[in-house]
Amino acid sequence: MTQAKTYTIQQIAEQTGLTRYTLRYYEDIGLLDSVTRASNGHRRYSEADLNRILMLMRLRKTNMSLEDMKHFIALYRAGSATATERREMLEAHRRVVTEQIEELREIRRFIDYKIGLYTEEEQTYHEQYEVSPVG
Amino acid sequence: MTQAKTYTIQQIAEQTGLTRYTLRYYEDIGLLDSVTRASNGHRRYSEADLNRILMLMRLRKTNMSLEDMKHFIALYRAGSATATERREMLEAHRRVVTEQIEELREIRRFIDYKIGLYTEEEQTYHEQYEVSPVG
DNA sequence: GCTTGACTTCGAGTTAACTCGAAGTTGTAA
DNA sequence: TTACAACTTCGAGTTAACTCGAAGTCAAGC
Repeated sequence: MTQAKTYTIQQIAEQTGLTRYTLRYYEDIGLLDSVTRASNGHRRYSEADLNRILMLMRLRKTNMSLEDMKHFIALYRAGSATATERREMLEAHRRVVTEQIEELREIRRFIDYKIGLYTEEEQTYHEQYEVSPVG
Repeated sequence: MTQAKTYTIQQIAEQTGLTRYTLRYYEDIGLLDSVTRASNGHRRYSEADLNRILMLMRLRKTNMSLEDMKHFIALYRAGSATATERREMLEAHRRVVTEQIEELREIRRFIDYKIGLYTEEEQTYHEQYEVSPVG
């Protein structure tokens, strides 16, 4: 049986951009299933651990709280979760992400409108009469 | 001279979804120029105040910190800021928003990939051999 | 004139998410 | 065999962003 590749906490930190403090913290609060240890007690992350961390980072970027991430993961891995349930979770989260994209697009449209005020011919007009400095 | 419409803190809270605590907090830390008061000391928000708050909420949704929002607003209203500088600020922030949209899209693509694993014919295969429960 | 409700200020408390350091262990290199 | 770097645990500290409550004011209704 060939040995699967493993990574030290330092290597994972470098690859993910998370600090070693954060990596230990995530494990402490139960976001990672216990990482295996070398004989000296040092953590040895597996490829699966790394993938899990990358997934956590993705969820984080969609503004999911650590608490919700715990639920997500717990449900996801639960024996109880059928393929259908898992797919439904993914689809639900997809909708959340899509909503966020839509919100950001709307904000971008607003920014474009504001930029428009500064690039039109009648720039001086807008500058002079715009009531709110930022509204 | 006709009186401009004003709003109580309660009305602003209702319209924006922020709590009255948050509204006072934002004013305290200098995100709003001092809101005018009625003779009894109660806040009376102007249309411009409301617009400013709506803008703050938009910036917040793009993950800008309150500290950065202060800088943004300070620069934005500073007499020193020319029309050009303001437009550049808006354009810079537009790029930030666009990056975030791109990130979210990438995450959505990943979710789609994961969903794909559950909807393909060989679903069983994937379920059985997928190493990480969430990766 | 008294109650009620919506406000006011100010300081303190809370929550989420890290972030850090002290004290100890271990493996390698000089 | 000694120095050093990279870890370990555990508890405490920090930061951002609220969130709250106590004590007081004020206008309107009964």
